[in-house]
Amino acid sequence: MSLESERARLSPYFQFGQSVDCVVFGFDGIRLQILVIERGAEPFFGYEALPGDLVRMDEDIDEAATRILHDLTGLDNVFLDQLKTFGRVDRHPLGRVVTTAFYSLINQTKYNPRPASWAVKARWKSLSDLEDMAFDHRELLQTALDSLQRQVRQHPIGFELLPEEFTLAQLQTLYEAVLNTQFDKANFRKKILSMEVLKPLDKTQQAVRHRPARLYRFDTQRYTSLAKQGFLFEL
Amino acid sequence: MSLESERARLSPYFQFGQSVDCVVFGFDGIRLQILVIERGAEPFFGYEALPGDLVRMDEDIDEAATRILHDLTGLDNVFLDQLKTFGRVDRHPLGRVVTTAFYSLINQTKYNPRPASWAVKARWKSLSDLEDMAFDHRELLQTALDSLQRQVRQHPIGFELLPEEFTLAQLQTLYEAVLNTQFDKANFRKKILSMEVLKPLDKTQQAVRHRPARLYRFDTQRYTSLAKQGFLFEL
DNA sequence: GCAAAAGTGTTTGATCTACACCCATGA
DNA sequence: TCATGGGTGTAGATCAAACACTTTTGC
Repeated sequence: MSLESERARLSPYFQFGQSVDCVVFGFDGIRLQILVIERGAEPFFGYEALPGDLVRMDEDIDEAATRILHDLTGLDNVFLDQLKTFGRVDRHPLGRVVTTAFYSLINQTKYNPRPASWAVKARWKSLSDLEDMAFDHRELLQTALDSLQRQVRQHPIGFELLPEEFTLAQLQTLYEAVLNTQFDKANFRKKILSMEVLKPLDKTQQAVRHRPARLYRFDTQRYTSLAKQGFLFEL
Repeated sequence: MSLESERARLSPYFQFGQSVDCVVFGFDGIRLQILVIERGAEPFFGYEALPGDLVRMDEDIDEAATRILHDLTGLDNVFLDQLKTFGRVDRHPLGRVVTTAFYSLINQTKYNPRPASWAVKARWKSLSDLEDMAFDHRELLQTALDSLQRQVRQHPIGFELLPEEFTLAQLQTLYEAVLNTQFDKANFRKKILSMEVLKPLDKTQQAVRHRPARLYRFDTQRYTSLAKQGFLFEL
């Protein structure tokens, strides 16, 4: 069978739409948050939704994710990871749309949501404040959360959520929020410091009414070189 | 904007094909293997490929994976997990086809590959014996392998690759093959037995010219109830 | 000095590693 | 009785949890 006859035979299968949705996590210092938009078009007009869009015919899926995240946040070079693809037949009222979910962690202090191309403002929401969401976005979100909880314990991705300079207490609070647990302060510091991937700075917190904490910075170079030697970040 | 006008506006985006490819791992007692087919149609006629097919317009993606795996192997109720979606623009010569890769572990002793609908026999291949593969299937395979190595250490999925009744040495050999390492025999048994998810049988190996080993069976019920209490399978 | 959070040290028990050794079977 | 792999015990090192304690700052 020739290429051309195959193309003809298979053409009825080529009617899928492909979209990308981004679950963007942030951290306000206390609680884990995600970025949502309010939809300005049908279907689900007015509902809260994950930022996402249809992939163009001439665009890689990963590129589309980067483009959409950039359109929305203005940020480049953020950690962006593919999560899972959702393909229920009836998940989109407009036709057969398969969506691939991505997730990303960004530093909230660096980013103020700004009006995006669809003229609806993106905003941060704590997980507990979310109402109904468009499409199956609730499900995507839950999957992202599960994935984040798994990932954050094995990879040094939590740092993406913090300012570049942070205290160990902030780091601990972050981990406690993401994993929904409590850690012993002494043991947490010992563990994280023993990995030697934090660079202690000669700076401390300012304007706190107690002993100011030392600031640290994640040492990307050091981590990369350790990782090459087989070092595994854990917990 | 109405639903109808939105549908019209977006119709040029609905020309994707969606396919599913399955990476099916097996274990011959010594080496890890995967199931491949020889393609009987263009493009890539005659090449080795992962078993896969286009998803029908009225079919969920997960269902499609199950259907395809069933068509090929005759097996139902196998562990089948979504891996990742590959959407490079030029990955398929026939048009824009996005593929979602799944992986599965099956017990080779229970399954003989049989002729499938495309009249080309599926067969087992050791990883090292693979030549060029169709499409980007090499890349899918590598991703599956990485995922298997991660998964097998945290979930009791290795058992899917063994006969229902197996010896601890077989289990150890399997883990060594998958993870490409060596374990200390004494420590491996202690660890695995301390989890109490193996049911020791009153049976031993037959017809071996040394002390016969006890047979074990994975205790699914026990594992499920332990998992509910927060038990984590590890290594 | 007091409150509040930063930061450290020690004890105890669990777990991991390495390695030596015994056991059961077929030939 | 020997070869072969099955199966066990233990000493030492390493790691983790719990908790008490000291330090530094603002007020």
